[in-house]
Amino acid sequence: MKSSVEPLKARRIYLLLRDRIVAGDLPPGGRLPGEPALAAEHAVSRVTVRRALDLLEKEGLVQRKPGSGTFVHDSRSVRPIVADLSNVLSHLIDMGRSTDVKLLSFGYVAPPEAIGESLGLKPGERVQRSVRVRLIDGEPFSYLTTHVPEWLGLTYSEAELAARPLLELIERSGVTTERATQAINATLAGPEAAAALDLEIGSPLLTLTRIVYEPSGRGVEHLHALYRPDRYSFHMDLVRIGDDGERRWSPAQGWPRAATKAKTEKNKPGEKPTRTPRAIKQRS
Amino acid sequence: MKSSVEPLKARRIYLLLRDRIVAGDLPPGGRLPGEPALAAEHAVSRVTVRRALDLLEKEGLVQRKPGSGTFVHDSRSVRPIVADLSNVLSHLIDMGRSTDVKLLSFGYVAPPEAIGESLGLKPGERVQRSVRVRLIDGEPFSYLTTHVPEWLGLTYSEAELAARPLLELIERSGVTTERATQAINATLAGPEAAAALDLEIGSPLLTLTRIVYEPSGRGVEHLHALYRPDRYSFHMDLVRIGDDGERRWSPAQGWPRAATKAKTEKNKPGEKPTRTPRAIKQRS
DNA sequence: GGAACCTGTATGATCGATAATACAGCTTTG
DNA sequence: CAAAGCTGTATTATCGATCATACAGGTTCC
Repeated sequence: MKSSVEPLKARRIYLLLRDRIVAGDLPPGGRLPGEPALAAEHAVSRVTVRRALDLLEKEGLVQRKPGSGTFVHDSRSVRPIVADLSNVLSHLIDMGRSTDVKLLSFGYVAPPEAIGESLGLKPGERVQRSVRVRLIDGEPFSYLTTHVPEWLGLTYSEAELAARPLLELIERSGVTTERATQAINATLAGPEAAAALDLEIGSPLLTLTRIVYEPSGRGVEHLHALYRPDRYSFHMDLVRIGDDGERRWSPAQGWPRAATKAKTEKNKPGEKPTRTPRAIKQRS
Repeated sequence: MKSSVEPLKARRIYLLLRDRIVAGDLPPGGRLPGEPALAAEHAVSRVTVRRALDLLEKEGLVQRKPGSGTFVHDSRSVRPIVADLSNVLSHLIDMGRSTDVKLLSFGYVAPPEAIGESLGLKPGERVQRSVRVRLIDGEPFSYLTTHVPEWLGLTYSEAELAARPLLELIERSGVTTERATQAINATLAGPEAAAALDLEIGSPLLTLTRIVYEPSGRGVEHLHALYRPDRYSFHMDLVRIGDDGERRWSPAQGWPRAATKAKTEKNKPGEKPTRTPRAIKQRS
């Protein structure tokens, strides 16, 4: 029975400070305790505190001013993209027109058992596997691994996949996409995803696994998406439906919210927070 | 400009193997390469590989058989709880009746600026802050931090909060909950959350931030929830509505899925995957 | 201007993680 | 049964992370 495996004290302090910052415990724009104070508080050396602050700075959560102090970055300049949940896919189609896509890998392989099973494939069937990275303003924010049955994948080319959203290509082939199931979860970045998303290994990631079915029940797309949480998150508005005994929340449909750009203003508390009425749906 | 800060080789290998396992690359029940082979493959010592495997084993992803090998854990015994998104809150109310809750902290404090603002409070107003942990089968799976305006919090006691779901208490007070907004994201476990959820610091967590409003627009509850991704995840079914130009996905409502217990069976590929028709809604 | 604070940087000592190696005990295979 | 492969365990050496300390230079405040 060995003692604890303490994975880096610097990381520990980094996480602790990060929590306090995102929780609003340390107000934006405020100065956080000096390095010597932090070192004493957490019983570590100043060098270690420094490395924790380095991580925070690299993440843009904190700004250092030599001689003055370290401050919580005021304008959260890198506001995450907001995906309305009731409408993720079409949202992605829109984004396919305003973001860049890098195709990292493309080929036909035998699928892992779990994926072949979820697509309802017979044992021998192969799939087209592709790995793509989506960039917004030149910065990567999602890492997409898709598996598509071979017969469907052959209806478009590698170049087309790099240029147009996959769902669009699938529909172009005549397949009707009728139903999908998806699951949202969290993981840590593995080596490939970390490299592609410009992150440290072990960074947190949002995951979305979606399987799209055509009306017959056949699976036509298996998507595994990894999102940088600082650049992407899922938002939704809920309204109450049913009453009393059967109370339940339901996503407010047809009400896609804008990216909540307000609130960057100082917006003195005491006034009701600004509410963004409607998103501007921009179509080309 | 310093060289790379490599946080633990063992962790790196752990993540790499974990990825391959959950991706189905290494099939469940299969044996993974021997420790010497892994050590050679990743150019590290066997001791390091061992520590990576220790992590996988502690997480239940892998099972070691001395003299034989290390195997991908077959039955994913600890199947995560599935929350249907269209219905999270009432789902939680139901769970409040079948799970344990531990109240870790309770008190009235001045809210962090961001939270006071989101609830629409005046500068001086205080809030009730509580931290709870939810357990299922004695195992913790969620870490909830809630902030409620003082006037509302005073309508129930600390003991009541530990026993009943917060939303129920809020409604009992006569407040009507009409609308809510929520965001889903991912982070790493900080020290407190890690301890409460029985995790290592730096483990990945699913986050849900929800603000509940009464009809007047006043915020009545600010919830920040952290979920263990191995024990909790969000699932939803989507259907296509609208056609062609305005294609969009919408959550399939009134169709709460069961916890998808099937698929534990071997379920030979080639047959259509079993689809669970309806959840059994159990009410007391 | 000067005192008190801060961040930036460097040093050598110390401790933990990793490497290299060896061996014990078990399982599988022939 | 014997050979080959595996996990479990131990030992010593090396390397990197952390510590304790010191000093340089900027900022803030009096």
